[in-house]
Amino acid sequence: MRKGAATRERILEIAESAVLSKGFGATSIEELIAEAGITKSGFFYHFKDKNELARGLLLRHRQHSDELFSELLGRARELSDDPLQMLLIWLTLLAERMADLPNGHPGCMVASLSYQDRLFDRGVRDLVAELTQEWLGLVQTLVEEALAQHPVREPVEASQVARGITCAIDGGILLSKSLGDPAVLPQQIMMARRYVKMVFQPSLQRVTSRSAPTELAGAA
Amino acid sequence: MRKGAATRERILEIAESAVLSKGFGATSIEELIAEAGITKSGFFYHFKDKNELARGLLLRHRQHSDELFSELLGRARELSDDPLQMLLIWLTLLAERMADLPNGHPGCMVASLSYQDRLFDRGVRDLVAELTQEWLGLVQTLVEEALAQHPVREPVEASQVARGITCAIDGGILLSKSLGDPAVLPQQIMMARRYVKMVFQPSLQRVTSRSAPTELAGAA
DNA sequence: TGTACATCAGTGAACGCGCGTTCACTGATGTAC
DNA sequence: TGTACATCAGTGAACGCGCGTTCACTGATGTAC
Repeated sequence: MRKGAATRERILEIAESAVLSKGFGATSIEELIAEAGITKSGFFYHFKDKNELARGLLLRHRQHSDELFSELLGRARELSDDPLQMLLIWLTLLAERMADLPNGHPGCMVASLSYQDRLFDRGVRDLVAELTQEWLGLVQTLVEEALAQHPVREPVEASQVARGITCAIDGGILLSKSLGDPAVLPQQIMMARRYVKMVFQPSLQRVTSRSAPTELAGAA
Repeated sequence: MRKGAATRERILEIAESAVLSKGFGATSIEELIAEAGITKSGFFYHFKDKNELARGLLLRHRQHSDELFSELLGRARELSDDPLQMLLIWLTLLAERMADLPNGHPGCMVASLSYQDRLFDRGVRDLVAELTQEWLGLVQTLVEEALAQHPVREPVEASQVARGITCAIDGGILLSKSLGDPAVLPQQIMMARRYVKMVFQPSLQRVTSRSAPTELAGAA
């Protein structure tokens, strides 16, 4: 890595945590360079203006979330080759990873910038929509593969399920933040997992007779 | 209403839409008074500093969301006296209301300020947590009453279900914003409704024989 | 291996503007007697 | 009903500071021949 790239990365890292805790508009270039130990012109060498910083933050977010998605999916693939199990394991691994964050989840850059979109030019707003679509696409693929091989209790669209999972994650981050309780996010991811499980549980377990279901009772 | 109260309310209304689209830090007192048609000192007559504005925005949000909650719950109560049906109807009415907003949902003040909490003093941060708890409490009560009268397919905690519904709403607002598609929010509320329905659907419908379920097939 | 040039990764100083906040003041309305 | 006083709902001017951005410059490293 060139020296400049390292500095740029350091600026982005500092900016990320500042933006997620104060908002983009309240994050000044001045404070970033103070923490990074460079001058203001040094900042403008890397980003031609503040909009460019937002773009950088989003691209960095894309890279990191893609990496996390793939890493966890890789692990899930090792543990099962059934697509439904993969999806369920992926959700569990994600919940565990979120539970392991020392100070709780710092926040989602796309969510933060979504709530401040009047600050940005067209390019950044389009990028926000694009990253959201990309993420939904990744999750949707998992859901579609599960749907292709398993019956469902009533018809669902993969895109809706993918959005539901995403809402659970982003909503969970938000609730964790507003309650000041990092445990909420992993709990909500596990709730989404229960939802997915239910969607794929055709209602045939319980029979009206009282004989069979002893072994099922514990499986709840 | 005293004259001052009307001005104060106007400031809050202008501030609300500015904060939800640009963030609190990027919303200047200068722009608020320009739109409200008063001087800067006029603003400081109503709010001793910017933190006080945040507090005002949160209290206004509490009032409005309480009113919406109660209004829809009142309607739901007219339509059914079964607590589970009330919850389901309430969710449907909420989805319809959200679908009727002309420009989509403008955003949730608690969510917005949660993502900028380093900007505020202790009082505002505590208020954010308090409002969140209050909202969760309202929803949780509905869920508890349904749980008290209906069997569930597997044990759930009312607080978790309430959080799940809340995540669907706040996550739906977020997704609507980032995708620029107002339809996502009502869809996600209806997804939450399906989830609730499933939770309360003990798995006894389908029988192994092929005779009965003709009328159930259409009910999906 | 030496030299010329180009690019990289910044520095330092200056800019004008708008920011949140304070202060002393003021006209209109309300209240007590 | 008149008068004195208090409160309400602001105005106007000034403050110092920090903001994002520009510009001309510079030392270190890389590349061509």
